[in-house]
Amino acid sequence: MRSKNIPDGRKSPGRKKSTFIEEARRRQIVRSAITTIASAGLAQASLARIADEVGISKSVISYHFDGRDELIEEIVNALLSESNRFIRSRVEQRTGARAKLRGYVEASFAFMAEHRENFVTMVDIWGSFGTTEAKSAFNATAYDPCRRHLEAILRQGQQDGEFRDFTPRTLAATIQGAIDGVMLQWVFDEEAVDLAGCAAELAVMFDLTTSRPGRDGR
Amino acid sequence: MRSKNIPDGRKSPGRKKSTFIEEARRRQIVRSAITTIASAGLAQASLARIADEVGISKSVISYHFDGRDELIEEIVNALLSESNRFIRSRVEQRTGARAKLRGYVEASFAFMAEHRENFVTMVDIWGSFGTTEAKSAFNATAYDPCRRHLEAILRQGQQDGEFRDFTPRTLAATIQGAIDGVMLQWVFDEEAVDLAGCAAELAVMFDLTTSRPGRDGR
Amino acid sequence: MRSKNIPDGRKSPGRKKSTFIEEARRRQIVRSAITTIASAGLAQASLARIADEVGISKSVISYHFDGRDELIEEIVNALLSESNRFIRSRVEQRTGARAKLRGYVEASFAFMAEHRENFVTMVDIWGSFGTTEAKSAFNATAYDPCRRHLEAILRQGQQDGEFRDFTPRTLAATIQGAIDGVMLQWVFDEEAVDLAGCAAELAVMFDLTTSRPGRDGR
Amino acid sequence: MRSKNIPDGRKSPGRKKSTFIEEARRRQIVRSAITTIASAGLAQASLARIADEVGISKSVISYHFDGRDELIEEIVNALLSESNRFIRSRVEQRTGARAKLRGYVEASFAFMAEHRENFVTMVDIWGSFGTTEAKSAFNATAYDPCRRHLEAILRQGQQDGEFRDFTPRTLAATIQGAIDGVMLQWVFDEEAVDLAGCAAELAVMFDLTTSRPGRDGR
DNA sequence: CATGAATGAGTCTTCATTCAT
DNA sequence: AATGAATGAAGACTCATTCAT
Repeated sequence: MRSKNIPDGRKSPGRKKSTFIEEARRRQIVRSAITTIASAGLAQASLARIADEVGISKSVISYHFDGRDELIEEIVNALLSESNRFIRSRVEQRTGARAKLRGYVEASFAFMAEHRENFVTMVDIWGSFGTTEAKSAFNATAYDPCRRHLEAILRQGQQDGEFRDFTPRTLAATIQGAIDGVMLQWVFDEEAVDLAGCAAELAVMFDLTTSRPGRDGR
Repeated sequence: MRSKNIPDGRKSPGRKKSTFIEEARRRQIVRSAITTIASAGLAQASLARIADEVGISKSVISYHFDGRDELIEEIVNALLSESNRFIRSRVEQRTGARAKLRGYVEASFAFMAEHRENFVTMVDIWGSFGTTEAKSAFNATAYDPCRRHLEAILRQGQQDGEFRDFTPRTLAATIQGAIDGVMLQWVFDEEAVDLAGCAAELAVMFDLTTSRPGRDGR
Repeated sequence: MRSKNIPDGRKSPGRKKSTFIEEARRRQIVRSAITTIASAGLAQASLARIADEVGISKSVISYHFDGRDELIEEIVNALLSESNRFIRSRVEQRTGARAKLRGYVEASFAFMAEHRENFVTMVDIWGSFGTTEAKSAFNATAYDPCRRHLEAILRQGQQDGEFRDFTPRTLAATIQGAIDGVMLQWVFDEEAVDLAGCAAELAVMFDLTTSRPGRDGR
Repeated sequence: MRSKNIPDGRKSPGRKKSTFIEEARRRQIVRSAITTIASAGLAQASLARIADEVGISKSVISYHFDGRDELIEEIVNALLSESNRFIRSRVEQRTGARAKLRGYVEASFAFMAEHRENFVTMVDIWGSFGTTEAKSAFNATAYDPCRRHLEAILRQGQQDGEFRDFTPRTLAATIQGAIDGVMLQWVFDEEAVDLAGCAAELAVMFDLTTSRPGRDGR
């Protein structure tokens, strides 16, 4: 009857067999849910509504995901990994810390422009982590990898003598913050923010702020 | 949750009698709700829970507010105006665009540090604007005033010859974005972000990027 | 979102204010639920069905009870206390252990005959305690008081020299078991069991088995 | 849960082909289900959970049984026949009504002690018969055979002059009730009931109550 | 002004069952 | 003979809101 026992320790890692069709469905649902959340808001994105958009029955979602929470977790993963993969691949193509940094910024904005939906959804999910624990867990999963990546670039720039002296960790947070902050405004109103213009301003800013003083050559 | 988000202009022009006690109750509820949302998350902040924290009955909220949505609207207003008022007063004390810009940044971070709860709540509410209309309405209310303020400072700096040439509107968005982006990370995890350090980095960045090239004098 | 947190330690003891009307409603719901369970079975007694029988909305039950489980708990309490109160009052009217024991048996069967519904419901709820812990908790609440009562009577009989030597605790369990076992069959099929006849047989049995051997005087 | 409890006589007369492997699977499932129900409770024993324990897919159960109800019916049959077969075989080894009666009691308790799981499950299923019809059908299947058996023993004892005068049918119900009632308490809490002690008390009781008055020889 | 009580819409979830493979 | 996938019905529960007092 009631009783939410059921010990059952199995979690996300290899939650079952992971058939091909299983994974396909999961991806389909995740993708569709992102669209639903982007257009209606997380709060309105009930399982019923999401299922409706996919054109399946509500219970199919429950069948493939352990619950609404796992679905959202999966959405976050998809969103982050998609974006990270893109950025990393772009950065790797550049040589030298300065070029890599510029690549990072450019890739970030390029990806944004092409995947608005992703970010609208992301911002909505951002707020939904109620407890302090959930928030900091999300921070560890979502933000830290980005900051680490940036930090590495910055550190390399210092070692190569390209960059001035600063705390890599702090500047990384600052740079990532600047990118996200612009993105945020753009999520709220696409028209009100000149995305490309902001990107350009940021590129300049980061270039200037990493340059060694005195030496004019950036 | 609900959110039929009726933009609905009714607000300041006295929605009713606006007795003194009436206003006091409203403020009390708003303040308490901010705390509740900050600690439990918007989704968990049901009227029941908020009422509980205030120590009143659920219906009191319904009595004083037109509904949950209006309460949240009021919270947003309170949050924004409190912050804006503080920042504006600090900026006004400075003379010269460069000093004002620096004042803006410093005030922003000073206010953050003293009112963490406000920002945790703000970030949570951010995501809750489901429709595009609600989002852009929020943008117009929340972001535009800040950007306009910054824009004015930047424009003044250009007129005074202190700042280089740039599009004030775009740089304003960029600066505000950078501030908010850092704030966001700090909301997710207080420990993981060196707020003061980031603030300092931003101050440098904005200083450099507004400076006229060639002339080293900032 | 989800998150079944809500610390909230308040339990049954004085779960709120316990207004008069509150208590009345609770009793009304409990009574009605007993009828529903008796006629349809616990598994079929959904909140909807129970609410229907009371003629109220489903949510009224949720309003007055912390959940279906608490309702059932309350039903069990009501069932047990009603029966215990009746039996105790009857037993107290008798003098001497032998008379009291007979009184206990007679009262048990008298109450059964007049409250069939109660016992049909009870038997249904009996099985619903899934875990071993739940079962033994129920045992401690439901059975132990009865056994203790019987035990006291038996012990008194031994002290007074009326009863032979035996282990009071064990005989108490045996006697209570015999009563319940007959009740059980009667619950399954009213027609198939001669309740009064069984009661009489049990009375004789208990009388004989408590008598001191040799001495024919019972 | 479900339980449209269709009395439906289809059963032994080969519901299908009744291959050997077919029957083996059925027995395997029944046995496993008993364990599951005993440990988790009938309500928690969903087909999924039972299938899990067997290590097969849910649909296998649906394939071999006409539905959950038939599975449970089969469990009841298995439980009853196992117990009855054991008791009958023990009783048959004794000669004389008095010895047979004692054998019946002893066998009942011996079987209990060795098959606790069976009885835990049985008690759980007991309550699940919602309607009056289902209850009385169960009574006819489960209890009547036992009572008839006891009744025959008692009647023989009277014919042989071993037993006093009483209504065999009624005393049979009483005796069976006493056994089951003790069992019930023991199901609720193994520790709280001295099974052997109760068995001994019952043996004495039945012996005394069947004895012819006046003549002390039992 | 305030509140306890009630409500109905809506949410997630569970489950037995069916079906194509 | 078995199964993974899908489904729809039903369940408990939550919540903002209304209303009489």
